[in-house]
Order: sequence, then C-alpha cells, then structure tokens
Amino acid sequence: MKLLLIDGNSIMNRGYFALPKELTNSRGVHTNALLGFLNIFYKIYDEEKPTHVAVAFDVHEPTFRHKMFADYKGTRKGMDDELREQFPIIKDLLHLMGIKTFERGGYEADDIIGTLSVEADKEGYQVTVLSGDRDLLQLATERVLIRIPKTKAGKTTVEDYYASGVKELYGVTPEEFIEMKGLMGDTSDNIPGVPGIGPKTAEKIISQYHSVEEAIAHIDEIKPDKARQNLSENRESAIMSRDLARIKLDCELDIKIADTEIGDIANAEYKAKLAELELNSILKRLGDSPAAPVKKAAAELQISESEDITEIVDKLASEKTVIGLYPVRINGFIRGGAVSAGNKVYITRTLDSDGWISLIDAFNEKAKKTALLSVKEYIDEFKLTPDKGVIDVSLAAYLIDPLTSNYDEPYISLKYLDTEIPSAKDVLGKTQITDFSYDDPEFRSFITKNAYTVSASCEDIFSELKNLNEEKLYSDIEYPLMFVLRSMEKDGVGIDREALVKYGEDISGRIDELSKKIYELAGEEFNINSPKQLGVILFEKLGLPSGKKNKNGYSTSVEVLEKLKPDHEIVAAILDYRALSKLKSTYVEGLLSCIADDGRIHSTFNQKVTATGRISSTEPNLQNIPTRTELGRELRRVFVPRQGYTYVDADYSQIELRVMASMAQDENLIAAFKEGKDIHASTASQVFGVPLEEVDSNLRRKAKAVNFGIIYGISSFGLGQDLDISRAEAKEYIEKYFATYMKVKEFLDKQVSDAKEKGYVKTIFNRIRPIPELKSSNFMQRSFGERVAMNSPVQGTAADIIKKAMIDVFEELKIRGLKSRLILQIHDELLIEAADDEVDEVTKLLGEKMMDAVTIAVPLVTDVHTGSSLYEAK
DNA sequence: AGGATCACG
DNA sequence: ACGTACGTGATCCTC
Repeated sequence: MKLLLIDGNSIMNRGYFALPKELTNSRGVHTNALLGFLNIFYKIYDEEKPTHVAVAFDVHEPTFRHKMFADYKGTRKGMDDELREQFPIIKDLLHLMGIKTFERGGYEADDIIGTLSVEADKEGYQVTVLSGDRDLLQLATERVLIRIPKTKAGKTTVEDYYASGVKELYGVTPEEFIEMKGLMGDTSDNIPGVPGIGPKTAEKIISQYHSVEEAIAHIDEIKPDKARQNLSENRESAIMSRDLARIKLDCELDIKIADTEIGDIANAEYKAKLAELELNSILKRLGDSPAAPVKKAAAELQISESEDITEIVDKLASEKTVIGLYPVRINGFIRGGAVSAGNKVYITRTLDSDGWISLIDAFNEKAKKTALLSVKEYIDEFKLTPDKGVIDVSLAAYLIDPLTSNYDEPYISLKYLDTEIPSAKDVLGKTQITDFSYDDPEFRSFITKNAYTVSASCEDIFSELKNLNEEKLYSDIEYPLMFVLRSMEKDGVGIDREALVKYGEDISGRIDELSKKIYELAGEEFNINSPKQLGVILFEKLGLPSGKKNKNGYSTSVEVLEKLKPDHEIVAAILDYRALSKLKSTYVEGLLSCIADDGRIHSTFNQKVTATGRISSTEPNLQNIPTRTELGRELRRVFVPRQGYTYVDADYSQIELRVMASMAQDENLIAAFKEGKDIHASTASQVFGVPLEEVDSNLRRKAKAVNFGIIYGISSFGLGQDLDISRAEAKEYIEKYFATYMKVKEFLDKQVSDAKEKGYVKTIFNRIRPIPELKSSNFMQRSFGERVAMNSPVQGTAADIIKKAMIDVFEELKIRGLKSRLILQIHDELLIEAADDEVDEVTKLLGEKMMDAVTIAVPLVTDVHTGSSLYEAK
C-alpha cells in the first residue's frame, strides 16, 4: 500500500509560474497552473503507482479571524486572479478522478500533509510527499520520501529526499531543519528568526547543538560573536520562529487513510471535463491518442547531419508532416540551421541563402509544404513571394490568440505540443553565434527542437485556425500583407536630414529660453522632466491647487496643467517646455538616430502585436508623427519623397463609424452616410433634436465626442470627462444617442453578450479577439472587457479593410508596372511615394482601391492629397 | 522593470 | 460599490 500526498497549493503555484500566463483555452480560461499540476502529477503517479492519493490545500480566502492575525502570521501577498480561478477547477478535476482533497480552516496544507504522513507511516503505508516547497523536508524520514520538482533549462526534474538525503544536502536531520529555521527565519513565510543569522550560521550552530534550546543553554559558547549576541537578545523570537516553522503533526482530521484509496482515475467523466477544458495533452497522455507527446521532442528526435540537399529532401519528404525550417543567421548571413519532418531532424551547418532556396524548391517539387516561424524575416534572403511561399506558423498562432506578446518556439511548443523547450535567451545568453556553435551539443539540441516545433505544430495550428474560420483571413489577408509590409520596410521613407537638424536647433533654442524662464519663476533650478520634482515645485512651493493624484503623489499631466494655466505664468511655460522636449527627444533625436545609410528611415511594421488586428510600427514608430499642433505638424516637412517623386496620401473618412453603421445595420446611420452628410453634425441634429442648419460648432463637437465614445465602448463617466460635463448630462447624451440609433445599441449589446458566451468577439473577416477579462471577478476588469467587446469588432474590421486595400493597391501597382511604391500605413491612411509622371494615375488608383477594398452597407469615402512633403500631402 | 507622460489612429 | 473611454510605441525618471 502506497500513499501519495500532494501539497496542492505549492504544486499549482509552481505550474502557474513555470508556464506562461497567456496559456488559456479558446474560451479564455487560464489553464497554465492546471497543466503544470497535472503534468507533474502524472509524472510522479507513473513512477510511484500509488494505491492511495490525497491532495491538501490551504484555505484560500483568509477568514476575518485570520486577517486579524495577519501581523503575526505574516501577510501573504494576494494571489493573482488568474491563479485563484484555477483552484476550483483542479479540485473539481481531482474529485472526478476520485481523489480526495483536504482543506481545513486553521490548518495549512503543510499541517494536513504532516499529520497524514505520520498516521499513514504508522499504519504501514509507504508514503511519498510531493511539494514544491522545501519546508516539507522536515517531514522526511527513512520511510517517508519527499519529492520536490524543479525546472531546469525547460526540463522538469525531481529531487528526492529521505531523511538521509536531507542530512546529506543540509548537514542536518529533518528535525534539526526545523530548528535551523528558528534561527535563520524565512522571509517568504514571514518567520522572523534571529537577525544576522543566515543559513550558514544556522547550519553551523544547529549541527553542533541540535536544537534552539540547546544552543541557548550553551549561549556563551556560540562562536561568531555577532551570532551569540543576536541570539542572546532574541531568544524568544528564535523559539517562536522555530515553533512557527514546525509543521503540525497532530491535526484533528476526521480522515481515514483507507478512504483515500483510488480507483479508475482515468474515467470517462474526468476525460470529458479535460476535453471541455481543452487540456488535450493530458487527454493524449491518458491514451486517447496513440503517441504521448510529452517530452517527445526531447526523447524521440532522430538527429542527422548533412550538407547535401538531395539527401535531406529524400529522407524527409516521405514523412507525413510539413517540413519545419529553422535557418540560423551568423553575423547577418544565413549559415546552416535545422530542417525537420516527423521525428527526423537534419542539422546543416553550411547551407547559405541560395542553398536554402534550393532546399525549399526541392521540397516544393515533391509537393511538400515548408513552414517557418516568422516568414517576413526571410522574404529577402529566400526570395519568397505570396505564390512561392512558406507557411508562417507564428502568424497563424497570432490569429488564433492575438493577446500573446511573442510567438516564439517555446510558446508554440508549449501551447501546441505541450512540451517545454528552452528559449533562445536560455541557451544562447549573450554569447554570439558562430560557425563553432554547431559543435556545441546544447546549440544543436536547441536548433533541432526549434525546427521540430515548427514542423510538429503546423498541422494542429492550422486545424485550429480552420475551426475558428480564420483560414481565409490568413491566406487572403495576413499572408499576402506580409509581403506588402516587407516591401514598405525595404523602401523606407525619405528624410531631409539637414531640415530635421535645423528644426531641432530651433527647438533647442526655445527649450533653453523656456527652462530659464521656468527656473526664474520657480526661484530654483530643478529637473522639469521629473514629474516628482515638478509636483513639489507646483503644488508645494508655489502652492497651486493640486487636483488629481496618482500613486506617487501629484499628477502633472496636461489635463491637470491646462486647468492651472490661469493660476500661474509658470504653467504655460511648462506646457510649452513639455511639448518642445517631446518633439526634440522623441522625434528630432529619435528620427535622426534611425536614418539609414541610404538617407531613409526603415521602420519595422509588426503584424503580430495588436489585439485588434491593426499593425504597429517600431524603430521608429512612424504612425505617431505629430499633426495635432502646428509646431508638431511642421515636422512633417522633413519627410520628403526622393528626387522625381511626389507623395500621394489618402485616408478613409470616418471608417470606424461607417463600419459600425454597417455591422449594426442601423438604417438611420446608414442613411446619413449614404447621403454623404457631415456625420458629426448629422448626429448632433438627430440626437439633440435641432435642425441641421442650426447645429453650431459646439453642438457638433459634443456629437463628435459621443460618436467617439460609442466606438470606444461608451461610459457616461468617460464621456463626461472628455466633454468636461457632469456624468448625468453625459448619460443623457448617451441615452438620446441610443434612442436615435437603436440598432447600434442592439449591436453593441450583442457584442457583449456574445463575448460573454463565447469568450471572444469577431470582425466581419472572422478575426478573433478573445476577452478573458469578462470572466474576471473584478468589476473594473469586467467593465473593461465589455468596452473591449464593443470596440474590437469595429476597430478590427476597419483594420481588416485597410489591410485588404493595401494588398489591392500593392498588387495593382505591380500589375501596371508602376515605379510608385506604397511606403506607409497609419491605421486609416496610406502613403504612396509616386513617380512624378504617375501621380495622376496613382491618385485615382489609390482612392479607388481603398473605396472598393470591401463592400459594406455604406460607401467608403477617401480623401486624397498630393504634396512634396508629408506636411503638404495631408 | 515599471510607471508617467504624450505622440498618433 | 467598484473607478473608466479603444488601440499603439518612445522617452524619461524612479526604484
């Protein structure tokens, strides 16, 4: 008879932190801790084959009584919601398996385990304790085994301890281990211990005297003077700490060990629950599918090495899977890598770009599809085109769950293969990759796992993509768009460096003047850029009324400062200073540092960043070049087309409102757009019940704010804030709006209710935005989720539309053999650098392709401008 | 590393 | 009763 005792909290905790928090199922339920728990459970279960199993948990939400003891017992940091939510689920799963769980108010999981282990040992059971917490080591005896899982370089190993093992590692017996804690304390458990005594001294003292009491009895003999004095002054703390550290072995539990006997722990009901949670790897492990994938990558790869393309292709083409490619760049040049299919992987150390091209061609000839993790990075070197392409695994993974921050191999491997593999950071660290890296076993293992991951995950990823109806979004929009984006990156945007430097010098001069003035008005010099120092000057020294506060003290944001303008001359100077230093540091200096040798700026357009489907731009961000103030807009004069070219720029008019009108099928709003009305004025007229001719600028402004608010997922508070009116008044506007556009209200409500039911919302192109926040128990989080549910379909559909337009424009320029190039996208705006003799044609083409990108219930209207700088083209 | 601030849509 | 508009990225300061 064999009993397995599990410390539920610590194993869940370990799973939660070992696996990415982003790991959720399609309904947004976090499953990382569950997966972590079950993986360790099965690993241990398979090894131990226990007849009896019990899992102990701490009582989660401390009762009021416990809170009162907080000072004494220590304030545990609040558990993350994402973790807390998984506890009821694991208990549910355990119950379905027929495994008993225990939690008792007043006892910690440790105490329950301790008591059960002693009792079971007495009754003749062989006892194993599983915990991530080394505190449990004190329970080790010569018959009771403590097993502690550890993660090392992506692999889970288990450290085993009987009493002798503890003695070997720590030099003390498990019983003495408790005494040691009395001296050294434990910050994570808020056990004070004796100040100045750490693990080293504690070990020395206890191995000599065996207990705190004995040590105190021989206090005069304690060796380091400092330790003697500290212990002498903290005798009570030492004894109390020891008692706190000691796990209770005499809990009053109405449990018979015999009751923890297990039966069929892989029963149908349990499996059904696993399926519902989409814990597929666990299901597979239970034999519902032939191959248990866990640790497959590590265990079963057949690694060969070859520089012969024919050999590689011959050996891999017969495998059923897609061919996974992992090219390696050394000093910016492709040099070898790994190629995988099935469980076979080839390492090749010399293959250059042309070699890879031949390899891809050879696979294509055999009708074998090849896949890469991030295709855009290899378009140039592999001369890829939308027709002669390679599957992009990470792009598909992004469409399945756009909320993740990176889609690298470890993420893909964990999510789709349930296998942990080391990240590039783990393996390569700061060492540079060289040709010699191929001799390093760790490097070889790393690249083969990466290639294997791409190959092995591809089918699952695309079948999930298909289940979500996102296949066409991938093949018709995102995949071809990738080539447009790469072309934009390569072309870059021209910059008049001299003009930019001059602009910077003018600004610097004005910044100097302003800072002088600010120092004079403040009566001292300080760092104006420091919100903290600025707060002290404004609100303490000058005694200005402080409005909003933030965590660190006063807020000095524009909204606050704008209101303080009349109170003191310094405020306007600070606002000007802020605006100018922003221009200088972010734009002048930022852009100058990004100008490449060809005199142009080559931003990176990221396709896998935003939650809604927009693209983003980095290094530098070319999607936030100033336009709202005249001085900022002046900066746009330094963006210039190359010799013989002119800018042609077009932006969609009110695309999000149009999308919303169409998606909501609101006849009233649709009619307004069809009639080509000024939409904000029209809204004002209808909502406020005023004839169109009588709508003044103020009323229009209000309607415009309401329109924006609707798109953002309206709240009366937010609208009130924006318009600086009362919440009640804002609420009235919203109600009037919804009374006017009833279908819009229905549409927004439906987004929220659908999202609550399915866990995600969709665009008209079936782009998915999961909204896990809707499941939160936190009101604020949930409200945020509701606003997201209202906004994302609209913002996302607008993003889909302009992406389609980009592809169409790009294709048309190519078909017509024009020299003009698409070089920038700013969410609802496209910029083409057009050859002078093509300007008229391009102007027409751009407007038409954008208008005709998709057909929705309202016309898509564009404004097109030309100019010899970005300033003029808007 | 994370927050505050501010540039854009 | 909770405390708010949606989506980004860069820079600076503070810890």
